[in-house]
Amino acid sequence: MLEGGRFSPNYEPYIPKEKIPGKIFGKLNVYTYICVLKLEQAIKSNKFKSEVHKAGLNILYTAWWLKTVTSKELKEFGLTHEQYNVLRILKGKYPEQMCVRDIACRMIEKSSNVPRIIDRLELKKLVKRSTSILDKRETVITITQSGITILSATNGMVNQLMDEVLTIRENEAKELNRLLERLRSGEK
Amino acid sequence: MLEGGRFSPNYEPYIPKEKIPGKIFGKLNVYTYICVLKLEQAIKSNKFKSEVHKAGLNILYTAWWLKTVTSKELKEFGLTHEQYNVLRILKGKYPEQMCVRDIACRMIEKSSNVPRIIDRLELKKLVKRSTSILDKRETVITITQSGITILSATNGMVNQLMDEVLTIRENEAKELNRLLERLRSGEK
DNA sequence: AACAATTACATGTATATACACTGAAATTAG
DNA sequence: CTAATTTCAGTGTATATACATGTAATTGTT
Repeated sequence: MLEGGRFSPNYEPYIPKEKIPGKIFGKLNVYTYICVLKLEQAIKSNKFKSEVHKAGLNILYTAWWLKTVTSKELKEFGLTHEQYNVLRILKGKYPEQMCVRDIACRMIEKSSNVPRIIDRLELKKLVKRSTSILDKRETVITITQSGITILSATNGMVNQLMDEVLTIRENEAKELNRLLERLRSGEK
Repeated sequence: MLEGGRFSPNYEPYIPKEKIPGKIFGKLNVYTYICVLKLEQAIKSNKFKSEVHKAGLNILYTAWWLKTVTSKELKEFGLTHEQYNVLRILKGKYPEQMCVRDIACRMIEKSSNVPRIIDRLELKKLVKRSTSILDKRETVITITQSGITILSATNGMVNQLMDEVLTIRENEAKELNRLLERLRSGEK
């Protein structure tokens, strides 16, 4: 038995750490490592209708990979991806307060249920919620001092992780950004 | 009041359909349309640490956008994104059966709880589950005729939607795929 | 001023995700 | 062979997602 856990959860085949091909960036759990793979290897398929369809799947897979790598590290700080996102948005406007809708508009995943994410942040005393005086329908939220402290530690970790994990040069990244926006542009 | 619903759910600002800038590809609900925006507009931020960090966010946003556009259409067929993914994987091996682990390994989002997705597909009689004779730990799954019927209709829709929504040329898509794999490659 | 339309946020439900843990079966090591 | 190890599928819990609906406040219209 290895370091105090179990094998093969989430139905990943068990591969001893030292035998994993490619670079290991984090771990899903004690035994399943997130490693770098080509799309074909990652989803065990090489039948794509076209390069365009493959790109769609590649984007979905890369996003999943990126989220998994980072959320593993965020857990060390007791935060989920979405809670981190909300804190980051609040910090961006600090010391201003923000209403729920303003936060929602700035989130990467728009349909996140911001009120419930705020519930959990409030429980941990990382944010404070109160009703707006100007418009009583609005709930205004501020990040607390303790929220700022946790966020800055987390930010440092996330930035460092991104630099380590996203192995691409600035000019390549620029081209990637151009292509992603081209893909969403609606212009053939 | 417009076509029989409510305004501004999910905290998106209400924009009348005709005033939405750019191309509309689907709707989140009756009043919130998914439209094409630059990342800066989409998350209302233009402070990125670098093009590399921006690329990370751009990938996450594009994946969310793509999932939202397609899952809206999948709903017409009574399927979720993950249920569709599992059916597609089963069809790929049909008439062979597959065990749960094999399906999980081929999924784009690896940590999806395949047994529970199969539970729901089984309830809808789109798949059949039985214990393997060769290895009694394994559950083997087959897609039913009714599953195949639904899947082929769904596949047609999804392929058409991808061609419409992913506005990028084959050679650009090829470059995009190269950059995404470069980004995950672990090699600076 | 009265009333309808709109907006803000919250809540409820079904499904999905992340991950720890369980029991049974199969495999491997001694 | 027996015992330990490993694997497979499933379950449980907390959180998140997608979306419909509810309540109260505000704005617009007449």
